[in-house]
Amino acid sequence: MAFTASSYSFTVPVMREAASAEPRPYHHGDLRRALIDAARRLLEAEGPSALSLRAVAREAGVSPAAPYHHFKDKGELLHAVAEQGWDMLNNALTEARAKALTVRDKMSGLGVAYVVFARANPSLYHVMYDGSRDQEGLLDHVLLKDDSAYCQVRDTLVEAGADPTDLVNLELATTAAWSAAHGLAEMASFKQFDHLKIAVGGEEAFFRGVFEHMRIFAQDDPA
Amino acid sequence: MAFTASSYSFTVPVMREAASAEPRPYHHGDLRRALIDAARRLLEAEGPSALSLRAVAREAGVSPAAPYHHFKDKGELLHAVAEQGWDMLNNALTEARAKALTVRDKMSGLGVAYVVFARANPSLYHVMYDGSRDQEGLLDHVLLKDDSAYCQVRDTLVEAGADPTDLVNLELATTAAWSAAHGLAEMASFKQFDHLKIAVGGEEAFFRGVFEHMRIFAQDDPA
DNA sequence: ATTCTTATGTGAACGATGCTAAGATACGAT
DNA sequence: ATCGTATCTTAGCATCGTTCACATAAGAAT
Repeated sequence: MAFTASSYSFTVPVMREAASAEPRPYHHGDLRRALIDAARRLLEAEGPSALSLRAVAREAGVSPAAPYHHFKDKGELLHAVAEQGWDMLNNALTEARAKALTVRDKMSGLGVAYVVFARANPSLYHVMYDGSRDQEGLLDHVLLKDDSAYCQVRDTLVEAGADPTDLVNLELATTAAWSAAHGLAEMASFKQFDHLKIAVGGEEAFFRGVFEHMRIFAQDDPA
Repeated sequence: MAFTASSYSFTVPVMREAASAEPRPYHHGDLRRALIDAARRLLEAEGPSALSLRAVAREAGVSPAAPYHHFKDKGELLHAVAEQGWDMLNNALTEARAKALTVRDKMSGLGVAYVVFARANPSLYHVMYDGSRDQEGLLDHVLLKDDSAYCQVRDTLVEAGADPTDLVNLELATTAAWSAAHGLAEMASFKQFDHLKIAVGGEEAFFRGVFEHMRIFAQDDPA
């Protein structure tokens, strides 16, 4: 059963660990949350390869076996981290949709926001799509939520003129947009694109330029 | 300096390992090749997570330290495996291009071939894009070869009507197509798409349906 | 042919990892 | 105040990547 990611502690004694000298009480108070935070910190600082369960426990100032009282697995910890990542991504996409000026901007704005998020949080993004985990459950959850990345892309497509009654085509188009964004997000860091980025005037312009070659992202004609 | 991947042994005593009972001579003859083969075998049988250097050595019937006389690293072994994967992919794309009937088919045929390859060799594909390695060198090599995936996509775009003099747009379009194919390749295994695949009549139809929503893949009007 | 050099194998070992089991500690309900 | 239970620790296992010292064979030089 385990906790849901939204069962955040309400009013627990907040204690930022990160190697504080003050002696921690035997019982932590909110180790689960502290472990996720420590993992995020490590991920940002050292990258995904440094994200060992023992290192996370160390960072949280706790013994190597302690995490197992809060997560069945290392995978379950990563799962929780990934869930936070998806929440952040969903928020970023929501913001981007709100900011779109013209109808034509909506889709490409969404796409750019997606890739920008991935580039800003590369390690987190990596964990979100990490295939070594189960993923089934996570993606189910991610796809079903109302503000999920998938749903936002789909809804934006409709706003941009796609036929909402043609469900099959709508899902195909959503998948197309998602695929393109994910693919670009994974390849955007290749240094082979550096000269292109410069040629078009920056990274975001590069993303936009790529998306312009796809009908879904430059939807003048709803089809 | 190490060997280049193309320095394949010419006429070395061929011995397929795979746990043959016959006593191997102290010196193997072509361990490098045997290790890569063993890795491929393990990858196919057990998946990427089972691909430990020790397991590969075990599969090749050799001590855990032996590989280090042929590869600096575990990463260098994976690199060699990935290189084979890229060669296979490039060949698959070459075939697909040859098989295209109409000009319109060329790009979507290439895209479908790409994703079909990834789906047919999921573990290998995973190693090819594995971000835990250096990648820089590999991708450089992959992008520069004449029949590389990237070049084939670019050339096919030109065949399909893209303007070969507008280099920036050509590279952007190539990146777009590659992103879309890679993105779809990574997500094609999500079981959330199962119903869609059925609805459109199979997996390849699903891929084609997705690509149809991108201008580059359905290039009637060269732009 | 014998010797020397070098390439290629083995075995043992180190530190790190994921994970489990058994015991210590403290919280909370009774 | 006591007891059950949740939480944390210590110790330990198997595996992993990697290195080191040493063994063995293949080839070149004598």
